[in-house]
Amino acid sequence: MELTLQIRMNEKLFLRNPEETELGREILLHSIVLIHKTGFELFTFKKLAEKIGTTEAGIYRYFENKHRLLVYIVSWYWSWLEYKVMVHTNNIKSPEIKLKKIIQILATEVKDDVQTTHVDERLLHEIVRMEGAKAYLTRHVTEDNKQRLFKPYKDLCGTIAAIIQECNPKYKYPRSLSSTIIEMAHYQNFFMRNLPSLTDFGNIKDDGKVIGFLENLVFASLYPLKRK
Amino acid sequence: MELTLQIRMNEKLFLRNPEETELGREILLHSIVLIHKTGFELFTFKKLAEKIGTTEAGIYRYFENKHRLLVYIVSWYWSWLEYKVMVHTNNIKSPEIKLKKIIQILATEVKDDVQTTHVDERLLHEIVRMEGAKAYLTRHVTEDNKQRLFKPYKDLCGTIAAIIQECNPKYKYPRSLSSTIIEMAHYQNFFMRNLPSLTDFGNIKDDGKVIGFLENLVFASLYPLKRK
DNA sequence: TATTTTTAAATAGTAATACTATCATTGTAA
DNA sequence: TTACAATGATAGTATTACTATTTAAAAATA
Repeated sequence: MELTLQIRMNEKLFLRNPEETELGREILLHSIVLIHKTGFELFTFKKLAEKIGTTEAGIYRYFENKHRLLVYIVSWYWSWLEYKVMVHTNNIKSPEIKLKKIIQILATEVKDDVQTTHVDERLLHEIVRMEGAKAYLTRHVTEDNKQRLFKPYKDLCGTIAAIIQECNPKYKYPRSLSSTIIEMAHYQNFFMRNLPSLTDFGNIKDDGKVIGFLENLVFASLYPLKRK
Repeated sequence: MELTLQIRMNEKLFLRNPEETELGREILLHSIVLIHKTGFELFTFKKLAEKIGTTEAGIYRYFENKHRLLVYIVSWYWSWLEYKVMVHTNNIKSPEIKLKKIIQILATEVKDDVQTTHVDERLLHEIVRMEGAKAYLTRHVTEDNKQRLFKPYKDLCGTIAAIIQECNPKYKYPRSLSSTIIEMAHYQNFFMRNLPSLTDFGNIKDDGKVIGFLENLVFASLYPLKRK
């Protein structure tokens, strides 16, 4: 038995569904490789086209522009992560253990997932760490948001917020804490690797350190038995 | 008596010091206005040149490219903020009250500072909120960091970390907590205004909400008297 | 089977961007 | 007076981010 994972993407993200054609899947596969290699600003449709043996116009038939393509692959990542979270927390009763598991998933280096053929999740994780924020840090966030382009991210945030609330129904900031965890899982990792003095982890590239920090942050917030 | 605040910027940030000439000051003044208006991706030296009645080449004499200009104004902001933090915490004994003051400064809407002539701090604050991360989220972070372009940000982070450590010398993550506060002061505000479901603050644009969240986060982390 | 219609690929073209280079002019310091 | 730094004006280039047109292949219909 062979299972493959299909993620249904928001239709506003593309002009022609890239999952449905060979060329489309090539675009997804190699855009991830290329963005990972050059960074988003130096990434162009022309370079991508050359790499996969098609033309610029060919890619424009699938994606309106490179920003939409970024939002597509980043959204794909969040959807995949939500699925992963679901699978790994499904059989866990305790919301605390669920939360720990989630923090671990968020902050840990990813391995390529064999269930998906045309996406390298390890590269994609690194892209999201570096370029993810650029998906929404634009002048057109509001319109993009109206088109529900960020739904996967918001859904994941909501899922985690619900578990936070399970841990402590009286905690006042479940969503903000959730988005803080998600962002910081990426940023602290990025800082550790590139601007280590913004962290306490030196330059040792140890995911465990970030996990320790996030667990401390979250559980201290959720269970503050007394205060000064 | 009239005081003006001069911030000495890293010389690697510019080709010709913009503070020293009329044209240079015009560039700083109007780049802030223009980036605020169009967003960083649509901002070009040509548009800026037209606005201040010079030519593209004129601006290239001051800044190597628009990314350097962004790093310049963002760094200026962090230096200014560090100065502001210094002034407002100087006479405070208690590190806890210092921290609260800092959180308030970080998360509150800024008024234009009359001490500086050619910078509108209110606009700059909004720019940093939206574009600040783009200063370091690039392929060339490492080289930029070697040139010490991010020193003001790192210094501010260090200053706050020191106060955190004063509050609780045993706390293990002063720097990471510090960078978390700084980033989240901006991000939670950005989310509140643009993607409110990532926060618990609705769409009410009330800085106080973000301050409440951050204070809760920080002090819970620093004073966790007991834990599950 | 021939013909039409749809779909996709290839080619070409454009306006704007991100620069670089050159040379003339003006104002200031030696 | 001269020199020299700063600006201004003009031009030019490679690349980017697209659009439009034409051409060819595939699918549907007569």
